[in-house]
Amino acid sequence: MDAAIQELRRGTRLADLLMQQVELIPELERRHAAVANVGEISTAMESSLSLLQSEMERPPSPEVGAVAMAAYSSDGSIGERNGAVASARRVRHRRGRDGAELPMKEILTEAPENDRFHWRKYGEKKILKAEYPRLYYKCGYSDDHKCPAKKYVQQQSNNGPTPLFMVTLINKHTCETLFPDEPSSSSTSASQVLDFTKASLSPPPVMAAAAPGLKKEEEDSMSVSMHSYPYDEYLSSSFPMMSPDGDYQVKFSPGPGPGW
DNA sequence: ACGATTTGACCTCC
DNA sequence: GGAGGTCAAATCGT
Repeated sequence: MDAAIQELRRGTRLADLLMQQVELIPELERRHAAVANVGEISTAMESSLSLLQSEMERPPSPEVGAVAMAAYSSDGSIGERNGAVASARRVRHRRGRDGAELPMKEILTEAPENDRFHWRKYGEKKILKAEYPRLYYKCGYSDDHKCPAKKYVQQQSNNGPTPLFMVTLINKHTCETLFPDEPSSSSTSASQVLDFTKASLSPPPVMAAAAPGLKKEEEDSMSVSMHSYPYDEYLSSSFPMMSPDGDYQVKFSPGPGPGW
């Protein structure tokens, strides 16, 4: 949490700096568009910051309090980041057909969509004791490029204003078919790589209206990472919108990427 | 017409 | 046998 807050503060400072720079753009139209975009970045940073700060002031809840930074390497060791404590819960490793452990990583995030990869949904399953179904995605190039990357997305029950999603990433991408990391000229041209606003990821209407209560995590759930990219080395390689030095870029692709 | 999603059936593991 | 994961035919959206 502390590390995330530090990163957000750094992001806010950088956004201020960027604002000063874009105000020097001579073309009126471009300057207005850029100022508007940077303003939105600042707003997002500040609201995230205040969310996190209010979260830290609250007594830990069973759900959010379990959130910790943890990276699972293939040998089952747990890596820690910035002093965050990885909760020592029972870990059930997923295994392939040959019994070998699969490289995997779990992330708790509010935005499971922005990873610049092309995913294809192949299943959805109601999970025991889970309020929302688990959604199954594989790399959109799993057939073409034999890319083994998969991810499972499960919305967590929560009382907060924004839903949280548990994202489980399995296997690294071998396809390299990323969407290009080019700057978006205006906030209105954005179109998401993967649209998670579809009904399948939103709370069922009745659930959404009923403000779902807190529920204990699944017995065999693993410790998780609160999002705020970057996560760690694993994600630096499988989620390349995050540079290894700690910066991260939110990418809204204005159009189809290479290979489309 | 084609690609993406949905969803019940089937498979595998514990 | 039950739960989670995957398949694949049907359906949907463009």
